[in-house]
Amino acid sequence: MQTFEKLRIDFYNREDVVLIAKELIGKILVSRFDGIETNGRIVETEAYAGVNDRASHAWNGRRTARTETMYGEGGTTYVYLCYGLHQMFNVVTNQKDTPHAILIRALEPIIGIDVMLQRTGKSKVDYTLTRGPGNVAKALGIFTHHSTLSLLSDELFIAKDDFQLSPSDIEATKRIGVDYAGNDAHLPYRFILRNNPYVSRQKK
DNA sequence: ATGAGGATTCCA
DNA sequence: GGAATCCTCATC
Repeated sequence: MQTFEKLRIDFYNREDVVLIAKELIGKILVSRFDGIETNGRIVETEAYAGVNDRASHAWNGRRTARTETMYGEGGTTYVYLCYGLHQMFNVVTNQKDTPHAILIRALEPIIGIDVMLQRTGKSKVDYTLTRGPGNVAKALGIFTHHSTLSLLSDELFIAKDDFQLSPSDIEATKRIGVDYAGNDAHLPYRFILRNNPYVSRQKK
């Protein structure tokens, strides 16, 4: 019998955001806005490790209206606008006052592909449908007004199923687009499902 | 009040 | 390689 189980608060509340980012590979991200379900398997994530991580919006304790949700409880969302047009969907982890977050960078779409096509304005299904963080949010209908939402809700959550993967199926690399972060730009905080065609390409 | 820049994407 | 596009945040 196929299992499909929503992840609970104790998955998100843990201290090691890098481990959680790794464990999110293979899980299923589900949105059910207005009763319309879309979902996909997570194949690429990036950990942002809070106040000591130069690449994080919370680096050095930076705390603003936009990033406030990262300082809240784990198991919530942080969604922000990038370049004025792309919604970036993040999972907030750890406890209150520890601003850890994980950017979901790519999915392998499973349910609701026709809806994803409508939302993204694409005319045909290809690997770019849910490749890259901007496309992930667009395909699942996630916008900045969904920031601070609980991932224990029925509208937006992450689930595990029977999907099996071995440790060697997951590869760690440096994060994308964080060259401004000095030495922290080289940290192996990006995780991908090896050889999955939906994974975005590492820039050189 | 102002302006620089961004955890990106798409097209030429 | 370059534009799109606009909010956020540090600084003035």
